[in-house]
Amino acid sequence: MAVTIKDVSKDAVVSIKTVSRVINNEANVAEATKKKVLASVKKLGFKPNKSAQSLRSKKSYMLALLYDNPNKSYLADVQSGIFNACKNTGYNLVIQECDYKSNKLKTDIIKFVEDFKIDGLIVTPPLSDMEDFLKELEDHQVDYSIIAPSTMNPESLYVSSNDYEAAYALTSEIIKHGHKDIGFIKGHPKHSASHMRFNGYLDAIKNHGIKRNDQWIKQGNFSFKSGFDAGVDIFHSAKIPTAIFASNDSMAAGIMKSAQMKGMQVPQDLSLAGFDDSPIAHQIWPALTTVKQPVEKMAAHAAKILIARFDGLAEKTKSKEFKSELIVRESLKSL
Amino acid sequence: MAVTIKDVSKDAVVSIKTVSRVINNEANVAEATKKKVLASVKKLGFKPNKSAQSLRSKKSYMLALLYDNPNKSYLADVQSGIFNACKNTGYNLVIQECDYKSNKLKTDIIKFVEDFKIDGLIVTPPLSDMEDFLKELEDHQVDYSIIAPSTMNPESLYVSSNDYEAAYALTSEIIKHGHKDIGFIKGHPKHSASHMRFNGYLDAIKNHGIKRNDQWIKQGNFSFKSGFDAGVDIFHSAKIPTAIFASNDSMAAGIMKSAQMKGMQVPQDLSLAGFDDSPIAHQIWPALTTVKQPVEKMAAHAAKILIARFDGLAEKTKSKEFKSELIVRESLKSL
DNA sequence: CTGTTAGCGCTTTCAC
DNA sequence: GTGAAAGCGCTAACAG
Repeated sequence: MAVTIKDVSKDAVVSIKTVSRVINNEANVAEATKKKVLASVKKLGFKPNKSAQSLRSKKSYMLALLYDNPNKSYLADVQSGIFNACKNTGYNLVIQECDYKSNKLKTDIIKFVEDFKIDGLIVTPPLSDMEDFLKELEDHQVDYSIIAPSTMNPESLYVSSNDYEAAYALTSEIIKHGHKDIGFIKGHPKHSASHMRFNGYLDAIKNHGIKRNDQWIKQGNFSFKSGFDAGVDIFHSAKIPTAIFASNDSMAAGIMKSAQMKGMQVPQDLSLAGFDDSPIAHQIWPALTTVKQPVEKMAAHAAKILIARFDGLAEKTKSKEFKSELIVRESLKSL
Repeated sequence: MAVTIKDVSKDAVVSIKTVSRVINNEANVAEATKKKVLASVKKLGFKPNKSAQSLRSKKSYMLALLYDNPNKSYLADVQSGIFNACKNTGYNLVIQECDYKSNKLKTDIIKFVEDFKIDGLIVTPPLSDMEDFLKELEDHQVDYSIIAPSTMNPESLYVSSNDYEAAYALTSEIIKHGHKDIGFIKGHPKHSASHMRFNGYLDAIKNHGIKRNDQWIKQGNFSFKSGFDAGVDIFHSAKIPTAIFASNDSMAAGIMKSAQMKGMQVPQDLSLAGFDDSPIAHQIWPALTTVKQPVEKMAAHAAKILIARFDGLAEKTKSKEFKSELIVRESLKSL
């Protein structure tokens, strides 16, 4: 049947243990021996048996993605990124849906990790913003890497994006188009990204000498509906802004819908900007001006730094901030 | 450390083999013994070690989802369904992205299954429509269950939906609203669903005495862009239909965009219907009349029939057809 | 119906 | 640098 470590050891005329050393990249193997073994491995097409490795070493070679995020396209991108990073590393991805509001969250996840002997977790917002949850992971010695952390602890493994700068840049762009009356829809309050984006907006208008108008600043939660509701709300104001910046594309689409239902035209009567460059951003008309994050790359990197740590290569792959890209489309018009 | 089968056998005062029998639901264990063992299992909080089970039994307790589908929301729903079905079964889900056009597809998947000792595959369109691929799986004795098969082989494991009937019903609904000039955008030619939906449309108009007009029937591929292009194309015709039925929501959204860019209003100037009830269907304005399939439930069932087969309960959980639901929204207007 | 014995394929321990 | 032996936790094969 399948070729085992024994076959390799026979073929290479070394002990089983030596083969084991080679395939695990351990030190103390003569270069010549290593070459010989590697040749046999290749020749016989040897693949270490995962179950046997797991059984002995108490590792599972499985990473788990933890998420509680309604945005399907974000999830798909994250997954895809991790998936690519895992390729040819021997690690595999398991998906774990969570409920960040559950009071059993912490124990559930610890149980999950222990039951399946998950080697490491990749944590996405809003779970990544829950200090006590992360603390619990540390207390149980669970390795994890964070996508979009609220605080960038140099000790921890994370990938972040420059949400503040991007929001600042996008707001400046809107201002450059001649807008002074710019509304803002905040994202889910539990996501740190929401605050970074809001602060970027606030600082940008301030630095351009524009006073904030709280009538045009609404709380959303990243959902289409919350954007729609915020739009309805804003359009009831005595004075309506000439542009609205929503913290994500779904909410921007919601605003667009509420505007169109009111008989307003985008961008003639209202300019609009979103964030994320989700599929919806260009599947509506007019297409949304937005900010694109390299979500797939970020997720891939989050997996890579975890794997690097497991393989003792932590020095080579480190936490990192990724840059976003401004995408100007038809929903933004000069006044 | 962790409690093992030995601890249970001691606690219950039986042999370890008996414990093994109980946890694997094997026959030939006296009811009383079983109870005793189960009590110990519970008391000690025993969880069989997956790696050891795998090593011995050559099973991995992993199902893999095979997909090559650009629709992220569909993917997320499928995943979520399988995920729920796996809960508390001891099985886990691994995701595997494929390229249905690759000529290495067959060997790649076989290799993947063998390397990871995947117990069973859940196959989605368009992979599920590739006869030779499925044949290859059978030749290699790989168990699989199909979501949306092209042919419903009573021997195979599958979940299907009544696409034909749903398309027929939706077309009839459009006709009921007074439309006679109804365009149709076909889906990806490799997906059997495309043909079922098209046939439903064709039979419905025919049975209502409407002649098909091939100027209004365009080939799409389920993407937003293909819908947009088809729209542009149709709106060049000398006579424009009063309604268009697109084989999915993304394409319907594409048509809406092309209509709006032409200055047409939906539904005043053009009624529109889609299929799938993707998020986009109600994130555009006007919201799309469409057909909702219970994708999550279907995916869950696909996983369940696989697991049932593994656990020797094939009789209890069988292949099944699910019913879709017509959702009438603002994009459809009476003439 | 139940138990004993072997051993899955690998890593760990400890010897050389 | 390298190897021999032990054994991870479980199930298969065979007795009884």
